[in-house]
Amino acid sequence: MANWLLKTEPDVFSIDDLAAAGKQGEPWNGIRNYQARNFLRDMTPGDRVLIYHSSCAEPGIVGEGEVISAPAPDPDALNPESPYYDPKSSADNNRWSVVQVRYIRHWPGVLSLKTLKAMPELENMALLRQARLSVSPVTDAEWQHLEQR
DNA sequence: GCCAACGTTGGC
DNA sequence: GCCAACGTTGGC
Repeated sequence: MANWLLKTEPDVFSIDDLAAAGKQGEPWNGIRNYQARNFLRDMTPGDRVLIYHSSCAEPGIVGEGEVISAPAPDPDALNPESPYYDPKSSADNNRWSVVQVRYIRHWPGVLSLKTLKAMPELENMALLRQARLSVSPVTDAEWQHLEQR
């Protein structure tokens, strides 16, 4: 079992939207970065995910969800109508993947990026090490530090 | 809205 | 295969 962090822009899709989706969850689609996709492909049903709000007033961790499907080809990559359409993908060779994610809970308040940066235990956290990575791994130790915060 | 960081593309 | 140009992410 592994832990991950998923960035989302709350103006586009927030943790409240994920909560509203209920038990059946929501496809985490539109990942168009190879490194992020490779992490997606390592996901297993039951993995825990932190939900992180980016490009907003207070960027940070807002809650928690769960992976509820195995990785699958992302159908949006094949749909010319989709903003996530990728002309270089085909049914035979879809470059992109998607998993289904469901809401678990909000965390109390926003655990802000500023706070995360101030925690020495998180010095090596992938989120902080690498800007612009929308799917990243979280170690058990990191998760614990965050949860106890 | 600016711009740093960094990924991708394409000419050579 | 190199690397300049370009595009995108995301904090501020």
